[in-house]
Amino acid sequence: MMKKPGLTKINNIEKSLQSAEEHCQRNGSKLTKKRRQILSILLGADRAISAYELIELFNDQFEHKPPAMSVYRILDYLVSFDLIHKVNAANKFIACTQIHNMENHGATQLLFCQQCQQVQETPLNTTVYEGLLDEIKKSGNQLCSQQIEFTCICNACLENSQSYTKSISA
Amino acid sequence: MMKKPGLTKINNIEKSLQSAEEHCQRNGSKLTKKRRQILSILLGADRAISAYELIELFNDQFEHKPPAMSVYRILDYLVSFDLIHKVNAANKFIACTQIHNMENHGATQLLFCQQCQQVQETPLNTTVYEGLLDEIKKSGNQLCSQQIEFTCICNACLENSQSYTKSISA
DNA sequence: TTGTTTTTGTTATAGTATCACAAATTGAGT
DNA sequence: ACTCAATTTGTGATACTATAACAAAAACAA
Repeated sequence: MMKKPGLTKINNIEKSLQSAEEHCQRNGSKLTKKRRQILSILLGADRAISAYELIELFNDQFEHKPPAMSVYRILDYLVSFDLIHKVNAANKFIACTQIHNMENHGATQLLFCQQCQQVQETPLNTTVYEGLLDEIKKSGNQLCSQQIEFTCICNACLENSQSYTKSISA
Repeated sequence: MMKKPGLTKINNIEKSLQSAEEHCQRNGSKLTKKRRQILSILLGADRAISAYELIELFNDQFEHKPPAMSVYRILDYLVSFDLIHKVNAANKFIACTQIHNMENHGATQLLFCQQCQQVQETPLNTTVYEGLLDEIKKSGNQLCSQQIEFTCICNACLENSQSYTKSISA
């Protein structure tokens, strides 16, 4: 029999936080309470979240509004440890999906749906990635980020907009 | 004998504006005076420029400060016609380098140096691009933008920072 | 305990972007 | 040229994103 989805999710978040904690320790740093709280909100979100949305969600969950400055600092911290990613196309943030496996966290692609704001993070195909790296090197540059961002529209939104288009053209 | 570089540059900008104008016409639109002025500033810049920097540069060149709203509208317009690109990692804008050849303007890579803000726009290797498209499609998404942005550090900056590192570690 | 480092808070402010509505300009048809 | 409609630009207010500078608190080691 299946567990309740809600509880499963909470358990998964707990596990992720555990992994994150270990990742920080391995790198001579630590996941403080605040950092952990921020990360847990992002882990629970099903789409990209802005810093100020995060403040509101923090207030909902922990009954206290952290100052923007602190939130941005913590976001910077989490980004620098690759525990979260910034979606530049939207100035929003998502939790890393590879959080259980940070040691061999290779390059990933962030497929950002500009309509529903959902982000799909999947490992980047090795061949493609090497081809990219090669091209970038040839152009006299060195890649800094392990996350390549793509502005997309997801199939779900695509279908919705198509049916919408149909309905208005009818 | 070489022409003065400055004049050559101005001539190139004029040609680019001409091409842009034709591109707009072909697409049933037009490059108004304001749009042309904004585009010419971006064509003359050697790095990515923010909307508000653009206002200042506009004032320098045309002795009048356009309102932010107008600038953003015009930037949106130029982006939608692919005449300029937005560098999401920096919230800045650059003129398209393929402006003379918009009809077969394929996918390009924007190599953004996070240190000096310069952006190198080069055509994306076809094989790599198709590989990418394939992966994106497999993940159930459709790519929206023809510009793939990479946060990099250019060789020039890399050397500078290395010599700097050497000097402080000495 | 004391001093040091790291983290978080506070206040103010800088920088990026858009809304809603008004005015001006352009262009087609008469 | 005149009128209407569509497009473009202007205006003022305001929302959203992000950081600077300095203070307080917490963590930690000597």
